[in-house]
Amino acid sequence: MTSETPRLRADAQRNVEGIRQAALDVFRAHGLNSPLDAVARAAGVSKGTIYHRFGGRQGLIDAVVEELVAERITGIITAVGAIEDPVERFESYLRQIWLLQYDEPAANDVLLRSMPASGAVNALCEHANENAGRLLADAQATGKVRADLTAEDVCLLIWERGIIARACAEQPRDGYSRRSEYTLRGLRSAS
Amino acid sequence: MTSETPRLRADAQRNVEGIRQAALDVFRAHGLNSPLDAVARAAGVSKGTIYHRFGGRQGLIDAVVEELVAERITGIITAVGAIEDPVERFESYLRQIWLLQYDEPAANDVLLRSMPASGAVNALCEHANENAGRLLADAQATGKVRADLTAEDVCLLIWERGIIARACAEQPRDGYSRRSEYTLRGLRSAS
DNA sequence: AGCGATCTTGACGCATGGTTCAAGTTCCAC
DNA sequence: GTGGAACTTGAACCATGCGTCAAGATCGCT
Repeated sequence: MTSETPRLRADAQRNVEGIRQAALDVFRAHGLNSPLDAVARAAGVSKGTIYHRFGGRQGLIDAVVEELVAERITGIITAVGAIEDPVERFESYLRQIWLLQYDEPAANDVLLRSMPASGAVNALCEHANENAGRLLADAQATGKVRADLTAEDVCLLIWERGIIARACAEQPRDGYSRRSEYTLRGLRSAS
Repeated sequence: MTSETPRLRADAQRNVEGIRQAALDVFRAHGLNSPLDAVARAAGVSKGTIYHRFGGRQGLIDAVVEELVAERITGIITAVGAIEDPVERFESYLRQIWLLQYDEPAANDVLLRSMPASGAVNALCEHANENAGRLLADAQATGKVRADLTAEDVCLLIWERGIIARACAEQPRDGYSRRSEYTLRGLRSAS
């Protein structure tokens, strides 16, 4: 496990970096399914180079997903952790995840697992899901959130909102979150 | 306005009928965006014939949408009209429309207006939407349904569920309706 | 039966986007 | 500086699906 890297030539090194940056930009704007042509153009190289260096979309995603998305998700998890009221914490988490899905197509793609799954992507999802499970349990313990809601339901509700967010491109943001709020209300206990 | 039909040759007549039937089958199974090739193959003719006879997807849809979908939607409207309780009536309407969207891709496509809109399709949608508006108003009059819900919200909730239904192909039906139920709950007044 | 009008065919051109690879270019160690 | 390994290119191939049209097949009137 020592020096495993055969060391890239200087120009190749430069290209790898350029492609990574371009991928960050393009994926950020249009999601992880953007044409690789677009990434190549943005990086000033040709498609073939991406295949050489990253082995295709899959490898390229692996190379940027962390920097692209991880922070956004862990940021939400952290921020929400500071909220005292468990119900508020749970609902705030969903609200923020749902908005993230609207605002960042790439994060959405990750949460939807809509591309050939990679280790990095899966790890992120697992992490988010575990967290959601905990938040749910705490919220349910107060009796204010429906007891029949399962952790799987929560995942699928996130999945559903992601699907909608993806189709929402021309739909206004506040309509989207207005309707998210209705769904959220539906998760409360019938009092 | 007398005899407007220049009368088709017998073989053409036969083909028109065959294509209509094939379109009904294929659209029923895979939605209104099925490749026209598939319809042609099912009808035992070539693509070109569809273009000749119907002018393309648009015309073909116009020719079958009524038989394909109208009855399903008006059926729901009628069935639901017999329910006394306005809240029950409203909720039952949404439930049934949402299930229709899951069960029939073609009906879903119509409700989503996801293809080049035609007169027939639009008329159907308008009709459904007007009905939904009335049901909503009645339900709200009881005070049991959120007063801040608008007719437009209802349309968009139908749109959202349609988008989900479309992506749901491999998702189980009862999970879909389970989550529909959550959304429905969210439309009740906070009591 | 024959002829012209009607009808159908299927190959073509378009566009999108993934994936590959022979040929050409650039780097760098010597 | 130069030779050869490392690197890049871009055109070629794939597949999907729409829409068109010249050429050939069929119908049905006379």
